[in-house]
Amino acid sequence: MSGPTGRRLGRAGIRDVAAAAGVSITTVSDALNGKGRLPDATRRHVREVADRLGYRPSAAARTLRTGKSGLIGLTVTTYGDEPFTFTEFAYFAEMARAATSAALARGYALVILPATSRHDVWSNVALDGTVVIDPSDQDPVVTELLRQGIPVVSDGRPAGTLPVTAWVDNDHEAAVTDLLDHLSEAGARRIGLLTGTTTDTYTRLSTSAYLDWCRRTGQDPVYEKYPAHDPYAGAVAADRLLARPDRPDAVYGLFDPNGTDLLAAARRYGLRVPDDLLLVCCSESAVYAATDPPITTLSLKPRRIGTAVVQLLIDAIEGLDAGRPVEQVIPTELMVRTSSQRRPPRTTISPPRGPTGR
Amino acid sequence: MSGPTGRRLGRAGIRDVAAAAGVSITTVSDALNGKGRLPDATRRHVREVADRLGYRPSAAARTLRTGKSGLIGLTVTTYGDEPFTFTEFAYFAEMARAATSAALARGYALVILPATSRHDVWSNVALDGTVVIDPSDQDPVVTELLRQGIPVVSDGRPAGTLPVTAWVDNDHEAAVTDLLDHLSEAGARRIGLLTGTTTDTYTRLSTSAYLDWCRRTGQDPVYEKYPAHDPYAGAVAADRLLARPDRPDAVYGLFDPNGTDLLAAARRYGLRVPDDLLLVCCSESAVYAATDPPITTLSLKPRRIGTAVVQLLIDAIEGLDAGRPVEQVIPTELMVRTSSQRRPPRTTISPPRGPTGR
DNA sequence: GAGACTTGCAGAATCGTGCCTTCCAACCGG
DNA sequence: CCGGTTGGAAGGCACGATTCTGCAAGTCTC
Repeated sequence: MSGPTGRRLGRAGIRDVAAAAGVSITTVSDALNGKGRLPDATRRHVREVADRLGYRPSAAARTLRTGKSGLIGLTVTTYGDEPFTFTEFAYFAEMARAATSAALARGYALVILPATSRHDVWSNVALDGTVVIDPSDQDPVVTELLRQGIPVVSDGRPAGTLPVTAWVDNDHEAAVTDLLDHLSEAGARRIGLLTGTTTDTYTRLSTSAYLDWCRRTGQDPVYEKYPAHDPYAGAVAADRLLARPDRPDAVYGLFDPNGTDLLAAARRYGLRVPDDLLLVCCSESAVYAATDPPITTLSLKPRRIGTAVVQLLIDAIEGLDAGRPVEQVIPTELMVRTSSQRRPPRTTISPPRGPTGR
Repeated sequence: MSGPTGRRLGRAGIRDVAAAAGVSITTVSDALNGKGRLPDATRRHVREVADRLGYRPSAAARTLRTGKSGLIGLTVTTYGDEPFTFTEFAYFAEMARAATSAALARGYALVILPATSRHDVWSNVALDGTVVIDPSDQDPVVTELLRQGIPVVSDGRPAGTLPVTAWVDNDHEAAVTDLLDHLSEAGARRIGLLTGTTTDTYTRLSTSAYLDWCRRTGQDPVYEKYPAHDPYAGAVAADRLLARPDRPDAVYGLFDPNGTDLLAAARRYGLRVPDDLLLVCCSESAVYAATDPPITTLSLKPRRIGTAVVQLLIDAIEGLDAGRPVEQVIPTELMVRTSSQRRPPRTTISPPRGPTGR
């Protein structure tokens, strides 16, 4: 006998629900999706039966039919075999967290994908759109996605003429300039820079902003480069910078671990912070509020970036982006702490404050 | 004229490839998937035509047909609206990184999903399996997934009788016991604990191991609890612990930021580390190698856990897990640094009066 | 009370692949 | 000459949902 569909072993399908509810497949679909014109009684009945059978619609079938998967790719830059770099941990974690939240709030889920052009995985997942972190010039993955008509929003302004759908970034030049002005006002005469050897936009723009500032203010640049993905190289570079004959009296470190590395190096050379050396680094880590002394940090606001990137992307996916600007600049925040204030207000020992600091 | 398929606007389908190559759909499918019996000449020809048209098979259609999506869910615990907790940043980031790598290496991609039972997103994505971080007892999401026949592997041994497919965890009792022994050998007389208010397995097992150790060694437990997701509460709790009349001469902090918080608190009270206070915390962060003094940390080896979890899950998905053990214990590593090594011949100053001998 | 309109629902096409079945031609030994 | 085997490729169904079209019955209007 060929029963309605008796061979189903595992999950219940829409046919089973229709049969159990005594209605047609169309009615079930409409009732569950709130689409057709059905009396509430039928809707409730169908929903109840579906619940009773534990029915879950097949995501694959729905995606095939509607062309929308509800999935957003999150591309992470890769060093060697490992996805996303060591030095961007806190930044990436916060950015990804915000992006995940924002996506989920709008009914999308995030898929982590490698920046490599290994087609295997990319073509195995149906994406409605993709977030690309710091795409390289002429990025083959981005080009291919755009060719397929898939929106791409990048974190970090795209290098070259990469025609991304939209991008979000900080104003790195302004951030670095403000920061150097801040150090200068605090009494710095010679500001050094700890920078990276990579050619990504962040490193490039920050470094050139530093060089511009030096040229404008007539200071000789004093900087050390190192491969940012190597934590040991960072400590060595910090040491090198403070060992120079033209030792700077203030240092800005572009990467997260630079703060502790510089602090340790300063200690080795007997330099007191902030009396002998002013310190600022770019970091999202909360540890710099509790170091001795607390270190001034530049925050790139990864939460806001992650949120903005996803909003822009979903707007583009859903066609809501008409007339909206395709570029968005997120302000940075300089969290001034003791390490960059030459005249410390001689802080009285205060107990830790509560969340509201009331 | 009704051409083969002239209405296709966007991407090329398998039909277009078949038409362009002058073969049937079956042949294209077989050629690209290496399935049928075809001469190499035909294979190459079809592949070349497919490349020329920029053909990418529809992931949705393939998933619908084969029942395999190549997607693995990564469930993150949620506090409030934000996915994954503040305090587990470095742990989660490293674990997710390793899991992503391991999955990609075997041709799978990772989807980040919330632990909430909001069915919307969960049912919108076709998963071959799921990794659950620290599932709660009777977790409805896990139960539902297992009911649907989807393998679930958990990071952290499941509470209660949750019938997960497999799990990976550290031996938290052994880790804490070893760590306390280490502190005791370094001269600690009264070891305090900074723990959390949450009921997850990690917190629970670690705390009970501490209490057991205290009972076994005859020490009075000295501990402070705080909501682990609140960074300010952590600083306050650290302060509270060192302000107690029965102040400990060694502290173990269960969460990542405890190290810097305790160090800052010790400084406020004029306690030198390690001379007056021995310090250990559980962290994956590299900053503890550069603090003053460097702090001994317990590493849970999140990279190994992430890798193991994914391997187990994919083995289960692909049916390779017959006879394999369904539980795997990853060893921890105590990275001994200055903060837990008492200077050798220094006479220790006896701590403030407390109930001695009992 | 007859057309016009609305309500409630069913039939069936369709999305793009994978794969099972069928079919043809060529080849081969006896 | 003929049945059997094998290489090569096409036909067509199924995966499980969405949705367009359409039909019957009820309601309204004048």
